[in-house]
Amino acid sequence: MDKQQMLSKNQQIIFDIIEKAKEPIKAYSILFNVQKKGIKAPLQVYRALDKLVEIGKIHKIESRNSFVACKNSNCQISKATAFSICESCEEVSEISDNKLSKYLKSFQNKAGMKFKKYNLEFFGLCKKCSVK
Amino acid sequence: MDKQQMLSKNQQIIFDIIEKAKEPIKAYSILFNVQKKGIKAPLQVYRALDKLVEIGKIHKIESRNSFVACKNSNCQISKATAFSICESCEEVSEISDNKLSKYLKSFQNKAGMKFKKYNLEFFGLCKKCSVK
DNA sequence: TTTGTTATTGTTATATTATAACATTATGTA
DNA sequence: TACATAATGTTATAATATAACAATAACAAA
Repeated sequence: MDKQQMLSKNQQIIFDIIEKAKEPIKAYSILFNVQKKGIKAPLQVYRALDKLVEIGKIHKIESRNSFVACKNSNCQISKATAFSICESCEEVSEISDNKLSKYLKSFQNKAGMKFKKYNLEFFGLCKKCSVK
Repeated sequence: MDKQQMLSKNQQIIFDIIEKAKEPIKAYSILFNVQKKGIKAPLQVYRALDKLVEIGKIHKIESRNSFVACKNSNCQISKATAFSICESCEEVSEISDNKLSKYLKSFQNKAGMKFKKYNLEFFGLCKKCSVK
C-alpha cells in the first residue's frame, strides 16, 4: 500500500477536491462538486473515499463525518491520526507531534491488547475564536 | 452539570437500555427496544442521547455511531474519553488510564491551542480475536 | 398561588450519511 | 490470449440524524 501509488480517475478527481478545500469536506458536498465531471452517484464518491482513506491520502474526521487531505506526506499516518477541532469555527488541523504519536503508538492497555491504529480528536477553541 | 442529577422519564428509559447492553448500541436499535414503552420517534431517542452524552452518563463511539454507558462513575470523563475497539468482534471497552488521561489533558499543540475535550479511539484485535 | 422560565415531550416530515446488489469496463500480468 | 483483480456505472434503499412546531411538565421567583 504505497502512498505514492497511482490513483484511478475517480480517486484522483475526488482527491483533488479534498486537497483544494481549505476545510474538511463532506461526502455529499464532494458529490455536488464533481457532478460536472461525470461522477453522479454517492457510491462513486464513497468508494473513492474508502480507498483514499485506506492508502492514507485522506483522513476521515469521525466526529464530523468529513474528510481532509493528509498533510504528513511520507508516513503511514493513516494508522495514527490526531486532529484539533475548533468547536466554534469548525477549523480542523492535523497534529503532527512526534512525542504524542510515539506515546500513543506504544500504548498498551491493561488487558494487554496491542493496537494497530488509533484516532484522536481534540476539541477546543482555535486562536481566532478564543479572542472573540 | 452534576452526573448524579435526576434523569427525566425518557432519559432514564434510554439510559437503562444502554447500561444493560453488553456492547455499544445504536440509536435505532435503542428506538426498537423502547417502542413498547411509548417512545416512538427517533427524535425522542436522539434528544435523550444528546443529554446523556452532555452530562457524561454515556459516550458516543464516533467511529461506530454507537453508544455505551460510562464506566467511570465519578469523574468528568465525558470530556476525556478513550476506547479500545476490536476490529473483528467490535467489542469496545473504555480505557481508564491515569497516565494517559493526564498526558492528554495537558497536551498543547504547537499553535498553542488549549483543549477542553478529547476523544481517542484505539483499534486492534482483542485477546479472543487475536487467538483465532 | 400565580407567573414566568426552562426543560422535556410529542409528532410529522425531511435531511443527511452510507451501503446493497448487480452489470460492465479497465488494468495488470502470467 | 486469458485470467484475475480493481475500478466504474447505475438504481434502489438502508441507516443515521435533524428541522419545525405545538404542547406539557418542573421549578423557582414574586
